[in-house]
Amino acid sequence: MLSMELFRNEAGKIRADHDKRGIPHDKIDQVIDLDKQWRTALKEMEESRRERNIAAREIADAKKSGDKERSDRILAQVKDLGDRISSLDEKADQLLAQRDSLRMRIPNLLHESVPVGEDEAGNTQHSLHGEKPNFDFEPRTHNELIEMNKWVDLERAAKIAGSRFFFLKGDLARLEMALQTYSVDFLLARGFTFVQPPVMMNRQAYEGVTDLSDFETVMYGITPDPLYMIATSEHPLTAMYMDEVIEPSQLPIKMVGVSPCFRREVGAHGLSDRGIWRVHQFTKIEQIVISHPDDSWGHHEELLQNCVDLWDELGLHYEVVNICTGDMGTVAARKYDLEAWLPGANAFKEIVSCSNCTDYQANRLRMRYRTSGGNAAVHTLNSTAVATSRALVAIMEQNQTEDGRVKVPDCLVSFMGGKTHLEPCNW
RNA sequence: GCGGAGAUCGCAUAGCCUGGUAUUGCGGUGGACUUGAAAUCCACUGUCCCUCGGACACGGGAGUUCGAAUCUCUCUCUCCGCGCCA
Repeated sequence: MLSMELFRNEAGKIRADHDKRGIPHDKIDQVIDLDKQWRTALKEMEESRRERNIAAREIADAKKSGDKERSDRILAQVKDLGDRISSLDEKADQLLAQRDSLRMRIPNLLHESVPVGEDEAGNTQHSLHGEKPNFDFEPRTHNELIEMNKWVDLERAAKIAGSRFFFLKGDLARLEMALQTYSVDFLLARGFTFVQPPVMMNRQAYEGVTDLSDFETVMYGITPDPLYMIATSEHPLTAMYMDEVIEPSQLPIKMVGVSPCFRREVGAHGLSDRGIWRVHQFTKIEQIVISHPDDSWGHHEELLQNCVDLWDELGLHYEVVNICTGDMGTVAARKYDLEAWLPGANAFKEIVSCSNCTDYQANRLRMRYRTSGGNAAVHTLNSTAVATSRALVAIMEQNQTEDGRVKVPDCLVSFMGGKTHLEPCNW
């Protein structure tokens, strides 16, 4: 959510940003208009309250001095004031709620470097890493590999849970665990603190971190309790400091979170989504930084560098992409994606997303830090380290051998009990 | 799940019974004093509208009242005891 100061004093900035994104200005104008109406209504209501307070004080005085006649007289004068106040109050509340529900739907201001483009075709390459693997045989898709090695059981998962769930078996399951441990250790060495979050959140906290439309398309609601399954540990870890004032000496707060992530994936279908690439539940290791506003762009580069170093060490071929205006979404001001090369698909596909959300989430969550001039919003950043299901796909496809086995990345061998290749599961 | 006690400004704390301007300490910021610092002293230190100023804020919501931190109802959370349990 953008701060109200921006709408009042620098609406031109928001309009220019909307132009870049190619969206109309009508919501901006409505917010500004509703704000004016709200302030007028607020003043009117406060004036009535002031009258009431004065009267209440006079009654207290009169009673203290035993002047019953005077207190009765004032009492009669303000008899109907209560009703007037509550109706004015209700009007002001309504205007404020309207203003902010619109304001919640206005996206964050973009960083000036974000490339302009209509959709993902407008994304630009930031850098290219590793070597494209050269096979002297026809490489298999990850779907073929998991089937021939019996590493994933989709049918039985569908039987007991539904489509897009999976059982992970044998050496591939062990590799998944190795990825978790490796990634957490990697980030611990860079000053992050390991945090395991709750995997359900209440509505109020959740509205602070995400696009409102996600409630319809992404998150699972829990019946009968008013909770939502988290779509990523970004959400609980970012909302962790909701409604708090943080001492500046505590910043930056750097966390590495691991959690299962739950996504409804409404509307997703098609051949490319078979297997474990797009699923309802996966595990993700996430980097979170809660930062002083002056430092957030530096931290954004740091998060990207962590990803690059981590994925370089895995020995995979991938590219870093600058997300363009049309592909950005509501919350981030700037976003990098890592896209891994999938020989089976003959394409780069998204494995990591690295965002600076500036003060957008912090404004909604009322997460502030103390300054000499008052309290100001912090900045929040998040980046995937590893989403294990997708990392497994990339490793399987890039590290496959002609006989259909898969070479374990060197940095993971020690987490696999010294095993250098994944063996098939025998049932 | 049952019974009891609680939630007050960044932290701590008084006020609640008996309704009438939110107390004090710590921490923080600015200033005075100082060669500098410590100590001491003064001011400021929740949010909103903002112009002097005003309104709001005592976990959330509702009610009673001219007036609610204070009384009533309700919800949430925390702590203690009991029960259940990986």
